[in-house]
Amino acid sequence: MTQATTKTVRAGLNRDRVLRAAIELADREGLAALSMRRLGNELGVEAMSLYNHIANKDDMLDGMVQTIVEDLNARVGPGGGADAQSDWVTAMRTRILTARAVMLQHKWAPGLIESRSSFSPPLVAYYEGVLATLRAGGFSYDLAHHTLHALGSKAIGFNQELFNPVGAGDSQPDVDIEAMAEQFPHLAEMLADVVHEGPETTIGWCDDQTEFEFGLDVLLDGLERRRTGATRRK
Amino acid sequence: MTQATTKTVRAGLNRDRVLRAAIELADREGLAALSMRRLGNELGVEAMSLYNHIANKDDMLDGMVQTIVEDLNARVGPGGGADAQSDWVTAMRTRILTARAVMLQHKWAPGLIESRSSFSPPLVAYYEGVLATLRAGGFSYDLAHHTLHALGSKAIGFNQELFNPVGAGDSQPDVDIEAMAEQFPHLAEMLADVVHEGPETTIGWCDDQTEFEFGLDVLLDGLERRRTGATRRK
DNA sequence: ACCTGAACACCGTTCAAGT
DNA sequence: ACCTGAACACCGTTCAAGT
Repeated sequence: MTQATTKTVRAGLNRDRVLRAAIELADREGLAALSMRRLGNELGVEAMSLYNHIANKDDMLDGMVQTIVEDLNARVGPGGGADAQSDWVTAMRTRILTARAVMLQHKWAPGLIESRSSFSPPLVAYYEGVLATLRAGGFSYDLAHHTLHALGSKAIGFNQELFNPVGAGDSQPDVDIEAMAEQFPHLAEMLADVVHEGPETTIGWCDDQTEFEFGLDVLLDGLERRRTGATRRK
Repeated sequence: MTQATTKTVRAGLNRDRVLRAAIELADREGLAALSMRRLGNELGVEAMSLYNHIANKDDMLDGMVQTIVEDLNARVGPGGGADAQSDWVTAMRTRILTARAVMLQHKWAPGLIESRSSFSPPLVAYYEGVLATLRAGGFSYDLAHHTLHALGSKAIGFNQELFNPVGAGDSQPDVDIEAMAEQFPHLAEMLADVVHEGPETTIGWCDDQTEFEFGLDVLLDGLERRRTGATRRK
């Protein structure tokens, strides 16, 4: 065996390697730090070399999302199995919370998924699984369709929230609760009433696990009621 | 009256004028087209002049959101009035659909609101109104707090959806439904089953009015059931 | 087939200089 | 007090040239 040359250490650059490195860099330093020059540097190569493996930066960002969702699909499977037939709520809940776990590992992914309209095959495959689960649970296509819309980004494990309870340690602990009480009496009273001691496992703002699951369960309950016809709202 | 000089035509540049012009430019050509040089051009001034009225671009983006939400607050009022006391669901529904109408006029706003953590006074004031409405409707602070999380960005009128039904005219009408049926049988069947003829009044993707209201109503129904104790889920 | 270096057309922003 | 012009340190990307 001639074993090639030792310079293979630096070689082997291909699309997948580029995408994995980009994902790792974004995980580590955020999406803003992901420039072509910076990524090239990370891979020991000039920025322009990357263009041999990706079409352009947009293509790279799409590829990053695609890679992550492929990994997610491998974890959740095709959906619509026996578990969904006997209890679609639990099956859906498990699927969505798995997606959420993946998104928590790549906090830049939700923003990226939302900001680009590209609906790649892995993303379609994920939603096919959601739909298969709904159908196994007895949903009509019409109600399943509404459900996909109602779940929105929650179906794939994230929830962009806006309400960021002040004092949650995030660089603004000096909230003037006195002055706030005058202008925003209800918010001030709520903050005094509700103790927020949850861990910092958030996507974006104050979207912690408990709150995510609360919102998800309200939706799932409401959808189940509509499926069984318990809600006859015109 | 000396009436000053006629050069006042171009003068009068101030923070509000800059923000209004930025909003108008973003409405017209999208957020990507909003560069400092471009905006300066629009106002008949060098880009660097803008820095006399705003601290930097981030400050300007914050100001744009702030301006819009101030206008929204003027339209919806403080919340928690007699209407909320007699029927909080309808009061909330009206408030949220008004917010949605504003967001539809400034389609770049949702993305901007989500992407920055700045929680400006007008935004806090809007949520104070949401909370006041919930309290008037008989919510405990604890349930109201969960509700704010559960509503998420829906509370202020938008909903980032991911499911973008192909064939909705949006530059990808050439979907190979044959090939799709093999890989994604449920999605293909649903598309065949559900006719999507809604107007193009969407924020982002396929988030049209009907679907937005469906998801909102599922949530409001579920929340009302929790408020009255109809749902006793541990 | 893959990588490089220089260059282009853009950014946001600083700074010294004008009035 | 407000505006300007040149400059700086970045972008993504093109292109001709190397091996």
